Amino acid sequence: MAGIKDVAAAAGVSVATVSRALNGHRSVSPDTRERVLEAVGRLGYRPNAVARSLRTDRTRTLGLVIGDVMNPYFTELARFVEEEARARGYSVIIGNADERPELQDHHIRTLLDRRIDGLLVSPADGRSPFAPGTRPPTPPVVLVDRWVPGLDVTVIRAEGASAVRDLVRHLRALGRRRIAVITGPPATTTARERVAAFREAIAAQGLHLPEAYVGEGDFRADSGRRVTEAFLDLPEPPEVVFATDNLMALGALDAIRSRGLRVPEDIGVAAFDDIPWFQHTDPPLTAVAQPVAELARAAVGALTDLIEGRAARSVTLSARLVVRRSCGERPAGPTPTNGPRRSA
Amino acid sequence: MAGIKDVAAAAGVSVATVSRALNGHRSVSPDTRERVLEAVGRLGYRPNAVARSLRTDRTRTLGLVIGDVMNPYFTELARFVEEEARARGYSVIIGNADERPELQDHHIRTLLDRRIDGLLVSPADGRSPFAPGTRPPTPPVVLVDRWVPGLDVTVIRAEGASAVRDLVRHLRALGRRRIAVITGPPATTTARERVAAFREAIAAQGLHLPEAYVGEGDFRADSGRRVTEAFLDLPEPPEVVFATDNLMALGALDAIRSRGLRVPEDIGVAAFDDIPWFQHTDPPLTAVAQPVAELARAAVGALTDLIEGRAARSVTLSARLVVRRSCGERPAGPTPTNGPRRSA
DNA sequence: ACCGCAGATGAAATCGATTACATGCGGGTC
DNA sequence: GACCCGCATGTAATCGATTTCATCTGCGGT
Repeated sequence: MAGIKDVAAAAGVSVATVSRALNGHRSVSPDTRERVLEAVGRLGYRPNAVARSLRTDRTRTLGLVIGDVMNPYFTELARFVEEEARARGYSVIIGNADERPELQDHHIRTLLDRRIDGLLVSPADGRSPFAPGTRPPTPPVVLVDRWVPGLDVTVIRAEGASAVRDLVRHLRALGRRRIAVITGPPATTTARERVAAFREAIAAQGLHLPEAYVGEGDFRADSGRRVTEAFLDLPEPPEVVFATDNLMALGALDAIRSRGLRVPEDIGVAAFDDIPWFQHTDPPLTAVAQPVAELARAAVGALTDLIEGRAARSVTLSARLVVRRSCGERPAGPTPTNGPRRSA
Repeated sequence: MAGIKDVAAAAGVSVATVSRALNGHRSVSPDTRERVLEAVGRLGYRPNAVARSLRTDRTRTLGLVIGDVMNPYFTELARFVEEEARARGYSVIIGNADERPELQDHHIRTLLDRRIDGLLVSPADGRSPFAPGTRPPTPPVVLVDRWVPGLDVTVIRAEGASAVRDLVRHLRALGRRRIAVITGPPATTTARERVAAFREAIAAQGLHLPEAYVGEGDFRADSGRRVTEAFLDLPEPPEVVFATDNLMALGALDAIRSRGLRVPEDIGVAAFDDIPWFQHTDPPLTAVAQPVAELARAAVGALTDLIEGRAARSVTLSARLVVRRSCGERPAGPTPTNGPRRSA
């Protein structure tokens, strides 16, 4: 493979000049630059990013560690993160934690070893993702979506409380009062927040939430099914199941169907995290939608700010309720609470 | 950040010895090794992968370039590829081509610049993914799923022809004779193959395929909707729509529902590429399933073989038909053609 | 007592780029 | 005409590891 030396030889200049010509330095005569570029083209030379990184101590690479690639929410997040990073001249290496803390640690360690310039994490559990032994996480870190309580780093997330309030109000308006919730692993902030928001909203509507209506899942479809089955076995089953994650909502849907019940006639379903698929389920699912693209953009923006020495503040965007048909038909007339609303 | 020199100083040995101790060389006295390891632990030293790669000319990294991350088939493929690679001590960098050839080229270039040890590609179009200027693709390359006709590289894929035959036979057994197909971009081998297999299967069953029953999509949901709408507008609409990709199947489902038609009573739907979501749609979708995990394993296996100097042969696994309910109820009695079948 | 060999270690070259410093040269200023 | 400045370029140090080659030590064989 042709190296910078070959180019230098071919162009009859020194390696320093080649480097300067390629990095757009002033003080390289147009004539020389021309010759260098010609040689580069002729040899098909491409600079070795490894060598360059060693010298400059910058990899122009961001690490992104997410809870689960197979979760469409994260897939979408990853996609937008890469897009925004690319626009800013960075590559992204994705680490899939598969919701396993030790795998998350593995990826973070690997990414740090590769000297990525910055790290974006959506922590799988409540522990600091910087295991002991990982000294001051050298590169800047930004947390997305999920965060870690005592950890003082920039966090980019969406608040869902008001959308959850909207959801409960919407359900109430449809005449549904017995609402059950499937929570995520209590170790994640998102799970705790969503349940808290839900409890509050229930109380605000003057409704009651028996403990039997709170079931713990793990952000996977199977757990949604399991928990929903328990709900259906209750002497007084709920009228709506609210899953705090999209995969668990799917599981809920399965459990309900396998009992021969109909959605929304017999029981309603709602989910946190809206994903393209929800338009295609039958019935289309009512969900709380996070502004994923904006989250991704804000996160990459904050991270690159930190990398390039600027300050970065935490940002909280707002989620919104997307009403579809899985909780029952909307009563006639305009419903002021669920039009598309811009996030902050 | 602590470097190997600091460790050497702390342990009272030379950098060479530290390196040897860490890389498990023989001829390092147990005593010295001990001291080195202690110093490493105390300083929290982690070797700089960039420097190491520069010297050894190996990054222990694989590149994976796929058509579209948001397509669950590829997401799953990526997930298994990473898993298998990790088991073999490699990391994976994913490049999302978004079905755009120029973006694919961008990713391949970037990956080569980073001196990945090997490249896994599922080419977005029929062109060689090695644009002019990219001289002999230095690292070994393996194509997965999709391939490029004149290009002589190892290909790991699944043949769907027999499963498509099974599908058509199945449809026929359910009494459906007018079957339409939504194809992918003709530039991809997979699209061409699938249609060819379908035409053959139709002929083998003595059925007829009018050209109006062949619509071209682009592997995205929207195109599925558009093409299906055209089918439904036909004076004699098809009894079944076969989408040669999962996303387009979703689009088809939407188009059908928005006309108020029922699946499978009014019209059946089948898809190529089975994904977990298809169990949760209503009705669950009948699909041709590729052995994704096996494909991923075989691909990574072949690639690491090449990287480590061994030979690698192309492999063709076989897809199988998964019958669900989207094309009509199975007639009573055992249907021999659709039990779970192992791939080759 | 001497030779040779193996084991343990260190000094220094090396990978391919960037960049601080040095050099040479031409032109403007007084 | 001497001086200085800045442009264009080259020489060589540098980044942090691995690895070749050299050195040293001790021990067994004769």
